[in-house]
Parts: sequence; C-alpha cells; structure tokens
Amino acid sequence: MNRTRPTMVDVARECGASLKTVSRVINGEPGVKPELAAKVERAVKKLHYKHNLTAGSLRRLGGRTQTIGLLLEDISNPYSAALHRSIEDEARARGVEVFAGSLDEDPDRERQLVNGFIARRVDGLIIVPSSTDHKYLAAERKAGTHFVFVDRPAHGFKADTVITTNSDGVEGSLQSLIKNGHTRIAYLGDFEKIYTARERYRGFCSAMSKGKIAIRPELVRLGFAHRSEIEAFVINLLSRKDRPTAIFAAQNVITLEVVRILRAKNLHHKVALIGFDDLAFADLLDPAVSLVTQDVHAMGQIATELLFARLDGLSAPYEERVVPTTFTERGSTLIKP
Amino acid sequence: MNRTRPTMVDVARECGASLKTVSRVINGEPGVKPELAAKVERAVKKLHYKHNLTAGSLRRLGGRTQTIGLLLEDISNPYSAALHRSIEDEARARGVEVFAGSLDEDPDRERQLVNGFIARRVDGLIIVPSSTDHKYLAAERKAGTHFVFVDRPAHGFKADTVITTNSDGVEGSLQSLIKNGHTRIAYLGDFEKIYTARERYRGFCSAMSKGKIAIRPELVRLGFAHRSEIEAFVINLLSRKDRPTAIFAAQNVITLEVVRILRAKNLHHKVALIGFDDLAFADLLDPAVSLVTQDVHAMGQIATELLFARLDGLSAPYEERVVPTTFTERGSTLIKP
DNA sequence: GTGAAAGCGCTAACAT
DNA sequence: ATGTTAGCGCTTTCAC
Repeated sequence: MNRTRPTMVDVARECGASLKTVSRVINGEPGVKPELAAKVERAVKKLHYKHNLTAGSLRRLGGRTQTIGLLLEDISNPYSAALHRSIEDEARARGVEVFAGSLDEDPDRERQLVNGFIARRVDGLIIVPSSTDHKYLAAERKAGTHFVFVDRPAHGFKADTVITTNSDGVEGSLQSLIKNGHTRIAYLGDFEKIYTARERYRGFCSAMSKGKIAIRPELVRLGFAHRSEIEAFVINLLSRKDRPTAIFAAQNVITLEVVRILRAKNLHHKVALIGFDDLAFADLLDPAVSLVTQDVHAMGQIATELLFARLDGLSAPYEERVVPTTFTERGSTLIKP
Repeated sequence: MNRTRPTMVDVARECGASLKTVSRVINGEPGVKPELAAKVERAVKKLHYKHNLTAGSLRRLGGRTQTIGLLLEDISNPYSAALHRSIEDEARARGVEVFAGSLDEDPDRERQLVNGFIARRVDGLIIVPSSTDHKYLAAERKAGTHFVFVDRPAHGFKADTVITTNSDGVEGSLQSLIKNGHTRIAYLGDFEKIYTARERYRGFCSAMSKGKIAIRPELVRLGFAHRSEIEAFVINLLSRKDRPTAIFAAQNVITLEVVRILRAKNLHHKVALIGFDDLAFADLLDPAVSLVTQDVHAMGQIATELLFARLDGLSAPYEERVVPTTFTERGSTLIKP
C-alpha cells in the first residue's frame, strides 16, 4: 500500500463526476445514468483504481469487512487443509476472503490469533479450538463478531458448533472385530485434554463394555508427545507374549506409525487394525486399512453456512450440528485373532 | 464489526487521558509516564478495547496492514498446504497475518483473488501462478504492493521467484533406471501450459537423449483432465505387447493413480516407477516408491524472506532462487526391465 | 511528556 | 440523477 494509489477522489476528478457518483458506480448502486457510469468506468481503468474495502468498512453500517478468520489445528495437515478448502469455497461464493492460522494445540496461540484477526476486523471466526476456556470470546461477540466451532465444542461459551460422531463411529467400527472374536484390542489415542480424543476413547470403552470384554490398561495409551513415542509403544505392544490381536489407532498420524511398525515387524497380516481419519492411500496398503472417516467437506460447508446465517442477522438459539462418520471396512479388519 | 466496539476515544474518556496518549500506549511508543500508561492499560482491559489495525493503516505512512495474501494451486493439496504452513510460520514471526486462496489452474480466478486481496490492502502477495500473463501486476507494484512467485515464474513481469530444479531432478532420477537397462520408459505428466510440467518433461527428454534412447510418443502423455483419464491411459499402457518396463509419474496425483492400477493389474513388482512430489506413505507401499521431492519448507521460507525484504525497502534487482530437489531411491526403481 | 487538530479513503445522510 | 458534508477510528503533525 502506499500514497501513490489513486482514490475515488482521483477518479472523480479524472472523469468530472463527484466522489459520491464514483462510489455509486464502484458499489453497483442504482441511479447513475449509463453514460456517466461509463465515464467513471473509463477513469477507473485509466488510473488503475482499486477499491479500498478496508476504508469503506470503517464508515459502512455494520462495518462488515467481507473477511472471516479460520483457526485450525495445523494448516498443513490433511484434515485441516480439507476443512479449509470447503470453507474457502463457501466463502468465495459470497465474495468473502479468508484468513487462516495454525494453533498447534496451543491455547495461547488461539488467543493471539483471535486477537490478530479481530485487529483486522474479521466479520466472524471459524474455530477448531485448542483452548478449553472460551469465556474471553463473550466480549467479542457483544462487539459484533460471530463464532462457529468445528470438530470440538467451545467451553464456557455458547456458540454454533459442528462436530462428528466420534464415539459412535469408533464403537460401530469395533463391532465386527469383536464379533470375529478379538479380545486383546489395543487402543492408541490422543491426549485426553482434546475433546475428540476423549470421545473416541469413550466409543472404545463402550464397545468393549457391550462386548463384555475387559479393557487391558497395558494395551491402552492416550497421548504421544512425538512420533517416536508411538513407535516405542507399538514395538513394546507387539513384543508382549500376549500381544494384541487388533489395534485401534484413533488419529491419522498414529495410524501411519502403526502401519509402519507392523510392516517392519512383519505382523501386518497378523494383527488387525482400524484407523480414525482418512488416509489418501488406505486402499493401496497391504492389507488395505479399514478406516472411520469424517465428512470434512460437509462439516466445513455447514460451519460456513451457520456463520453466514449469523452474519445475516439470525438470532435463533445456537445449534449443535452432528455429522455422521463412515466406516469403510477393508482387509485390515478381516484378520482373525 | 459494529458500532458497539469501544474506540480509542472511549478508552481516553474512561481514563482521562487524551486520544493521542492512548494511541501511544497501544502502539508501544515511548514517552508516556508509566503511571499514565498503566491507567490506559486498565481502561483498555475494562472496556475490552481491541485495536483496529485496519483503521490505523489508513493514515499510517506507507499504509501497511501487516497482512499478506497467498495464492495457491489448491489449499487442500499437500504441496500447497505445506508451502502455506512454512509461509505462515515466517509471517507469524513478524506479526503478519495471511490470506489464502485456491486458483485451481484458473487464470481468471488468479486475477479475482489478486483483486480481492488488494481490495483488502495486503502489503504483498506470494503467488503460485495459474495465469501466463502477469503484466496486469505492474500497476499494482507501482502502487506499492509487492510480489513473490513460487514454484512457477511470472510472465511478462519481473519479480522475485523461488523455483525448484524440476528438470535436473527428473533427469537425475532417471539415470539409475537407464543404467539398469530400461528403455521402454513411459512418461505421464501435466499439461504443457504449466511451467513445472514443461520443465519436468524437459528433464525426461534430456535423460533419454543422453542415454541415447528414443522416446516413444505412445508411451508419453502430457495432461489429464480427470483421474479417470489417468486410469484409462495406464490400463492401456500396461496391456500393450511392448508395455513399458518403467513409468515416470510427474506429479503426486498421477503417481497415486499409477500405483493403484499397477497393484490392480498385479504388475507392481514388474514395472519400475518413479514419482515426482512427496507422498507421506511412499515407504509403506510394496514396493516402496522412489520419489523426486522438493524442499517445500525451504521454498516457503525463502519466498517469505524475499517478500519481507521488499517490504522493508530492498530495491535490488529481482532474484530467482533455485531450491534443489532430492531423489529418494526405494524399491520401485530396483525392478529390472 | 501530553494533547488538539487535520486528514487517510471511504460511505451515510441529506441536499439539490 | 447527482452532489455536498460529516465522520468512521485511527496516525500524523505540530503545539504546548
């Protein structure tokens, strides 16, 4: 940006119209004679005038910037990237641009990014939260900013939320394993502070309980600080005398690591496996990996719709929309105990 | 945003200081007595005041918004997502937020997004271009917006550019295949209108020429409108009497599809394969797939550095930075003809 | 050290 | 149908 950019005043001077007439033409407001409008258009082209939305929003009623912010776990992971894309597509249809940022499970980073986006006066925020206390958002909402939560609910703050059937998805996927007689089932999940991790583990517990199978604590681990910890845990699991006959990997990075170790130990045809989250290549592995997947596209679309509905003035009670998971059974769950 | 947000004037009234003093405190300017500053801070907290960067940039010299825009091929593909992340990290260190959008190889979309971001007065733009004529950016640069091109160069517009060794990467990776006696080598690439596609194909031609092997046009295809076209072409290739003994897949989606068909036809241990671009699971496949990969992280980092250098006033000639590719040899190229 | 006034580029409200 | 004026929230400039 700098002072050499032409303004509406420059355009007005160039074509002999008034500032307001230029504003009308630029904003497509009715009531300008075609000939005058054409003159304005010509001046705009000649001067390479570019509208400054940011200045306009300052004075405009409601002050909307046609901009939203998106807080993701990590922009570069496939789940976040897919969500981002579906939100982008919805926003594009409304002429809205989107800011995005990664939180890396850091609550401080969440607040920093919220502040950063609000300093740029986004109309609303779509958040995959990392913090567990969202009371700080109340003041922002009062000031006119809207919020939608995706993947995980807000805490201490009521808001529209889009989640998936984490628990039921896990529970359902375990049915066939249990029916096939698996009882030594290992579970590798994320830290319990993460909502989705708790829910998925709840689904595991529920399936085991309904199948009247005792959960063996030594086969369960919730939370890995690093990939190497997954590796160590799996290697240990597989070297046990009573090694598990099946493994549930509750997240894509974990699934990837489990596949890696199973292959390294040549046990990929001996130990059954279910993963949570999509993997682009699940059907190319040997055996192909059975997965519980979310409809990320639908989640992004619904989240954006909810946000825009609020921006359009909807004041109905906040909604929780639940999008079902899908279980795709492949070779890895045809392995018998 | 709306009229209920407190402004600096509200804060000033609340704490009995002047507007300018509040501005000084908010912006961390020196020369405010600690006690007064503390009063201001207290009022800020009490009123939940949030700085409006967008209003400030209107009057500020240079008019910087601390915001940049990122134009990617497709936000949700792993290459774009990784690039995005490395740019985000660099930007974060400077307190800069980033807009992002997908072009889907559509030149019109490129211009729309450039306009959309400029309407929001980004300080600069990092572009993986889809158009082949960037003369339209000259006026924007004159107006003070800066540009860096990544992955593909600009056309008709000089700018800082970060590219990778597409041609040499392909050529180098083919050496061992050729040494091993492969001569019927198929090449599946992108449309030639895409710079990287041309460059990679050039590398293929060069390797074949140096190896004194004639390129068979029937084994080459540049451009697939859809995945199904890849499938059809590969099936046809593999059903030939003189089917290729090796395949070069010049892009990750193509590689994925080739792997899929090779497995379906049970030829994955018979036909050698090299892919361009990284695949998270290349080493989990059977055979593991040899890949030519770019250092996406370095590319994003360099691009952001170049952009910030320009924003900081650097006026040296525009640079082209070339980041080397890496060839990781795995099982798929140990297959003999 | 602190503050008053002007003005950034635009839209709202009100003329004409 | 077109224009004039005020003012959005802030930074600049300049005065105290």
